[in-house]
Amino acid sequence: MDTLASMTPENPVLPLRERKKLRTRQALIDTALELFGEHGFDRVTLDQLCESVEVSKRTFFRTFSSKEDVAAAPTQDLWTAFLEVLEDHPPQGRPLVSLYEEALVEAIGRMPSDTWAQRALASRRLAARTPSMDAHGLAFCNRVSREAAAVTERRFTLDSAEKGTAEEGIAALRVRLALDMLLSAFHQALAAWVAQPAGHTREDLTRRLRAACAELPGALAATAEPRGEEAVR
Amino acid sequence: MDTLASMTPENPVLPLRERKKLRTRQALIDTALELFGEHGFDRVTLDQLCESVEVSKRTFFRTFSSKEDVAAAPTQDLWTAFLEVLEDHPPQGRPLVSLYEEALVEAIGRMPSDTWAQRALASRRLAARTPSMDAHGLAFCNRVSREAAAVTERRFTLDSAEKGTAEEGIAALRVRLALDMLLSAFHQALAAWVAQPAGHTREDLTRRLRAACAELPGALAATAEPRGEEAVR
DNA sequence: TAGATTCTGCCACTGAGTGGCACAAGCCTA
DNA sequence: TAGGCTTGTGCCACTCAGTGGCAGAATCTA
Repeated sequence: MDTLASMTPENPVLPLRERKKLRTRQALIDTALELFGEHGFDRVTLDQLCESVEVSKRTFFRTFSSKEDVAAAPTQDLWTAFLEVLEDHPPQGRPLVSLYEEALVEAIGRMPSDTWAQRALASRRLAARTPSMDAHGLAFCNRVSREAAAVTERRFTLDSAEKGTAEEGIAALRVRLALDMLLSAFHQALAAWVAQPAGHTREDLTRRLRAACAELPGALAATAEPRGEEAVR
Repeated sequence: MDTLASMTPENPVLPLRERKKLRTRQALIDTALELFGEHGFDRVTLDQLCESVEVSKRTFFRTFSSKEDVAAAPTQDLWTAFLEVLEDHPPQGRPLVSLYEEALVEAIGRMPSDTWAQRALASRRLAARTPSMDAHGLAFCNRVSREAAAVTERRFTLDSAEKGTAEEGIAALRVRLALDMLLSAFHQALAAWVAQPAGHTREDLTRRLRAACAELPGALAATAEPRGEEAVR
């Protein structure tokens, strides 16, 4: 075994240098979320953050690509896990969207149990009131969508429901649409999860994700009537 | 009438001051797309751009909120028109997604005929190879989605396909999901449109949008089979 | 044409992000 | 365990996006 405290799930014994790197990385994330959460994202300078962690700004940028990046780490870890799961999943021939849904649920399950939910919550609360963080997160998700589409193409063949119609570009298009549906459902689920007053557990997030995905067919089929007070022109 | 040349569709005679503003705005957009297109987005400084247009940097930031903003203007104009259409549309009780689709088609039709397509093409080509522009565009779309949801809630009531199940939060959720489906379809259509070698007209974009929207049900229903070469573990 | 309003240019400043170089800490082989 | 080798770090100077303030010029109003 190791020295009790300093053990991350996936490194029984990792080269000391690597462990140090991971430790400063984690310290940066935690301190960033704390400082940003208290004073606001753009009222805390990188110099202040770096000073708190006793790290040079140069080192910061070797670990994270931007100021937004450090605060978005929890969500990005989740999506990285999602991609991993998608590679390794022994998947059934079920609807594509459900496949993605299960992969994401599995990825949520892989996050470090208690700490992750708290960090994710702090991160998303911050993103909700910081436009640049929001933009950064969306761009990241978009990249994930592209990569997941590539994985899908490599690991699966598409059987569309009505057979024979699945031509070349159509299949690729459907994959991207299906992925974006999952992303959309997840974002709505996440927003609702963040907004709730208490009980921010992974299980609860999973539950909300499932609920949002279940509404996808309803959303596609829903019809709208104009409100009555409107006069016909 | 007016002096022939200087007439924008929506201002028969607008106060001189306003016209000047619009003219510098347009000059900034055109020059930006030209310079960025030739040398790359981040190899052109704002100072260079401002000097080309003979405008101070201070003035630039009174017209646009960021460097990305000026280059994304064509797409943003489209979405602004989309929101306007959504307000004024005399809509049928058709599926919500179709309603949005028609509104967007109408919005595309409202763009200045020839010039817009060229500008939009240049803008998107640029966005495809400039991460920060991509992020900016996604964030903007997300804001549009929120606003469109608000408009929907104000102007329509939702009749979900299976009656009785449309409760409070569910309706709002479905609206957002439906909107994101449209956004996703549009993004895929736009990407394909930009990628094609020639013939970048509004009509062609509309056609691609319709095709992408038509695939939404197929994307939701599509099933995937794992590729054969994979051994069962 | 005078006076109020609004837009613009200039200037100085903050803060994010980058490149280069010297140094130190972890790593590997004998 | 001492040597060199590799790799991460700190410091410094620099570019560039974006902001605030103020003086002056252009537009609008009467």
